[in-house]
Amino acid sequence: MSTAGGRARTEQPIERSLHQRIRADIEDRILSGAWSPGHRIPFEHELMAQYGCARMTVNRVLSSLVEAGLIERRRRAGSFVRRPVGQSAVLRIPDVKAEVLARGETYRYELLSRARRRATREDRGRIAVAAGAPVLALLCRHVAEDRPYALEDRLIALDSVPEAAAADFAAELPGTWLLRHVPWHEAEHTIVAAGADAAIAEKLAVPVGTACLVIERRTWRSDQPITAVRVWYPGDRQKLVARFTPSTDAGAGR
Amino acid sequence: MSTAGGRARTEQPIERSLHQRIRADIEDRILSGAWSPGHRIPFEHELMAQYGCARMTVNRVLSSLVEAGLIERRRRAGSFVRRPVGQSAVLRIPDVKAEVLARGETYRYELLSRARRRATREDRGRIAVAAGAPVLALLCRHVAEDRPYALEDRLIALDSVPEAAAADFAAELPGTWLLRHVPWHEAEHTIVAAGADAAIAEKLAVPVGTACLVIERRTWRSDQPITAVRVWYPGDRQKLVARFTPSTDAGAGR
DNA sequence: AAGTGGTCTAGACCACACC
DNA sequence: GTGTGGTCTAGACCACTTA
Repeated sequence: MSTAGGRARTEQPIERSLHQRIRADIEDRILSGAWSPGHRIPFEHELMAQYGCARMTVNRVLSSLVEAGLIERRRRAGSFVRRPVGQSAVLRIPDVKAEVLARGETYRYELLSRARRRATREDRGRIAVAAGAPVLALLCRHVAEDRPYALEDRLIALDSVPEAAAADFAAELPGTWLLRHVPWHEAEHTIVAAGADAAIAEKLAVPVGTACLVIERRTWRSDQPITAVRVWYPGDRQKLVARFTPSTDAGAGR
Repeated sequence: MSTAGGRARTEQPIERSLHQRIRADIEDRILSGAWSPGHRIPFEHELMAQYGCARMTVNRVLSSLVEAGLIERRRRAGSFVRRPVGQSAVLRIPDVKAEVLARGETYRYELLSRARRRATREDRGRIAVAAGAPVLALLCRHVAEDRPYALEDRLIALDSVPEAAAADFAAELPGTWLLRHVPWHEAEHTIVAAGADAAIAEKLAVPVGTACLVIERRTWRSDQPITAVRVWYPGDRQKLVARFTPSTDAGAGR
């Protein structure tokens, strides 16, 4: 072909380059959940046909998705949507259950309370749902070796995740349940230190005023709020580690 | 050329592909400081000549370095090493001074103590220097509106940063000074909540036992320890925010 | 054996910025 | 204008994996 490079520009003169458009298409389908983890995305030759472009172009897109950690590729098999990693490679938010079990301690989880209600003013400060939208409020306690380990105060937006209303959160950790039902969401963590007030202290079986690490995580999926959770860890027992290399934050790298 | 694709494999049969090798070369030079921020890296045609490869290959490498946030590229001008961003795009470690000034409050900084010594056992637990290696120990207080705001307890490895011995840390924040002298380092943050003990409480002018957010940052440059700093924030006054999108953690993305 | 991804080439046109 | 990066092509060889 003689008009090699100019083609894409000529055909999509609006804004994005072809590979950006392809990447956005695939990324949207993954992040929206249309292609859930494990889904095989089209082969390179299929994408070539679909977008009418060279293999190098789709290959470049798929490679960048690998770097971003969104997909994995296996020869002869194809390219697959990855299961989202813990939360992030950089900030290791502790998976309480896994860590406790890893230390060889017993782990138990208790659902202290569960309430379905229309979002109160305070709820709406934590999770950006519409006024009066239904939410599920959960209070859970993680117990290691029969000692309270962490307290989890969670709201779930039922408009976004209606199936949560019927889930049995006494049997399955809300976090685990949500990860199975709503993979690939965006998250924001806020981390503060606070002294335990009377109510918290009692449930954690620590003195009032004990310094706690409070991690609040709010998650969305394409601008729809999913959940807001506030976890109280007695401070000396839990720490967060975040590690940054200037480059290679996300992915395979080298 | 007839033996198109096989070339790199044939010439570097050991392990890495050509573009990985080129990327590693450039990345090492940036992270080691050989090419400091602002440095213009070779033009694509120069790299082509140097590695004897096609332009597409070096272009791919440079594009990935842009995505990783290591370089920026300007048409007609060239490609340049970027200045490292604050700390990380994901975890916003507060720049105390900037935040205080942004609120329109007065800011002051006090160097409470400065000592040059051979690393003690405790020092070596914080910063992995050799036994007896010289370290600079600083204790600083950040003051907003004449109220103590945060306490900074820092060690600097003088073997790695000998110029620090002569720096005037009463005049310039150690963090700022280090960023100017040692850009592009690897960092690890550990975040815990702790109650202020008597010494800390007195210097922060808060009651003993006040819940504080303690952020410890340790930084290296190619496995050489640079500094270890522990910052105490009275808990209610400071919070950390970390935001993750599953994809596009690092870079330009979209 | 066949089909997938991994990598590379040699060339092309374009946009853009600076001269 | 001139030279940089931005993008794309059409084809190639290879390695690996699975059938």
